[in-house]
Amino acid sequence: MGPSMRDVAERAGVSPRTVSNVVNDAPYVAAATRARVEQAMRELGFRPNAAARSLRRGRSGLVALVVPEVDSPYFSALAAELSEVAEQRGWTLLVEQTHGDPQRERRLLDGVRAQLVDGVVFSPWGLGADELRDRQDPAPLVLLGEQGDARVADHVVVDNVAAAEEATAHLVARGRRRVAALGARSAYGTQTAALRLEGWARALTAAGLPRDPALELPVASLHRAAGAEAVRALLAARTPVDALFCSTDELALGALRALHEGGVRVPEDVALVGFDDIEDGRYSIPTLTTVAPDLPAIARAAADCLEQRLAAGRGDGPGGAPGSAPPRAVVVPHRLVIRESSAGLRA
Amino acid sequence: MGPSMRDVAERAGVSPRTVSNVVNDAPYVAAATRARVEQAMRELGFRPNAAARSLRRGRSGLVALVVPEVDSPYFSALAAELSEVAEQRGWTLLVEQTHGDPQRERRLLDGVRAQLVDGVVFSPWGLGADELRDRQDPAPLVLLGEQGDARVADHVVVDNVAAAEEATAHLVARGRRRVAALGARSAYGTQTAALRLEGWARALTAAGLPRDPALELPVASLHRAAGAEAVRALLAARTPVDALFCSTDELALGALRALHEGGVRVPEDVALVGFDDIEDGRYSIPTLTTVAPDLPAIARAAADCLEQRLAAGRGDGPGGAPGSAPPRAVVVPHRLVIRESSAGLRA
DNA sequence: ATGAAAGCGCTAACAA
DNA sequence: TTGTTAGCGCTTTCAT
Repeated sequence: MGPSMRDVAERAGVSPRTVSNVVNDAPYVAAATRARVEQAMRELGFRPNAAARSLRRGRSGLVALVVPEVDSPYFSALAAELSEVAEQRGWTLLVEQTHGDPQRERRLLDGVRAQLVDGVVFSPWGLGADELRDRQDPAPLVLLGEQGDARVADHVVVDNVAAAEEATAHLVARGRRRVAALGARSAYGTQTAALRLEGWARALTAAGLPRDPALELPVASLHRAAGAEAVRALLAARTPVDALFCSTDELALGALRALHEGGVRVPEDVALVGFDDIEDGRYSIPTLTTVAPDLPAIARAAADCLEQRLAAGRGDGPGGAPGSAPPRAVVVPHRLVIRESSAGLRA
Repeated sequence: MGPSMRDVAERAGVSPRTVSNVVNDAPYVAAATRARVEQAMRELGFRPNAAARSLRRGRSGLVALVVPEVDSPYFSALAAELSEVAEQRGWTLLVEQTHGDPQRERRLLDGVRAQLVDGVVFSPWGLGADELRDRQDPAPLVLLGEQGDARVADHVVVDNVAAAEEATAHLVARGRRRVAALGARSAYGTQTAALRLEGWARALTAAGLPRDPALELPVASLHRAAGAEAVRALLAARTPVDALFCSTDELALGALRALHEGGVRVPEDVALVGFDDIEDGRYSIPTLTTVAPDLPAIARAAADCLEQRLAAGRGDGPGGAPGSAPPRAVVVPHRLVIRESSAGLRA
């Protein structure tokens, strides 16, 4: 099992206590002693045992990110961001994927590995507010995305309604009159899809345009394939459309492909906007107009929430653990990035 | 800190030993006793403490995946695969990114969080075979990608030379004569870039084509931006070229964009093949011909290697820990997926 | 089928 | 400035 502190202590002729002090570079260690201990550690190849440390300290330094899919461009970008933030704060990140499966979500929520992680950042798809509320695990939880009005836990969001409205308004301002909403309804995404649809509807209303149900295109998933399929159906139905508001960039890229195959030009015949600002959309042909959430801000906000809860739980701050501060909602900024897919003749 | 087994034991009127038996569903537990214990656990909201368990068992159930970037399409797809495999085997996956930074790689290699993980799957960019060899951590290591002939640890690879040769030969078979190699040299990637370049060179030689240094295009990174930049330079230099072998799909997608901007048609004027078979390449316009490594097989092979080492270390298998089995090299299959970017007039 | 008790490696209160 | 010691929660050998 490798050398322990006691082994090091013996070799250096000191007590375990001193070794511990050296390892955690506490004050009050004589330079000579420290040198001897470090020497002994090197000779023995000593590595502190994380399990023992966690057990003793009651904290592991582990934080879990639970997302539907780690290989979607959006979530992997999020994971990368959070990974950086975690690194900066001395945390180690553990990533789990749920595929939006409620059962899996429930299991992970109730202790990724029970009592292993100090906190959880969770992006739910399958679970609603009620189920989120009565989880067992005491570790602080930060939710990504809305959960209706119910404040179950701290959560970090972008203003989906406003963002979708902006994006749609942009299309209307470019002279488009038949703006379909792709991803209006989906099997997953809980609130998010609905909120983006609402933003779309508001923009139409504001522009005095009718809300045609034929323009609300449901999707089976949020992947490119689903976007392509929905657009193929749209083309087959010959529904007249001159713009597409897509609730994710992945859907938009699938749509782009299907439009291309259908001989429809983008943006000349149909303009396109997406949501998420994934890397791909910056290189697609044409490049994708999109809503860019401030990802670093999301990661930072999530980490801040956790950090506060951890500090409170520790009893450092006022309040203490039980009956602690009410759930916070952090709204993170976004911006509309205009690219080729919505460049029109009219300014 | 939450209820412990002792608390549960007291409430159920049994000893901690019995609670432990119930939790680990050992045999020899009377149905009635089990029911009482489970009842008590539910009432108290008992969750076994992972740290204590790891300490006692000397095993945490944690496995780390260390990659350069978690948000690159290739590595995130890999992470998703490995995450599934880990789940199946009852492991929890921990993901770390290094950005190819040698210092960070070294640190992670020497115990992601010392003695925390049972095994490490590592995709090195910055570190060479020598540095990999003398790491401190005793946890089993599986390397992804070649490390020259030096067998430092188990490793899982695709046959990069053969794959690159196939891909290039395909271009030649389509009648292309001036096939450039994009990503021939890069700051990162250790062996991999060199091996793919060698495959490219072999195909040219086999076809009796000259190897023109002007056709070896170095890149600053493996991102789309670098691919685009390299191609812009190529176009500016007016180097005649009728095909591009790109050592990754991301580079190919960047190249596609730059060619498009330069008014060069793909595949009519310039044919393109990539490497990795990332999702984007299946929807790009045109879709991307590419080498598809068998990702599930890679994840499985990596997990198998770890599992064997873990079993050996435990003393289950013959051999025991020290002087254990020599490093294994697993070669995983790949295939060339032909799509629009290399569809030519000639079959 | 269950209990008693030791100990995994570390930290921290108390002593010196 | 350093030593002594108890104990974090769990598993497991030895008894019964």
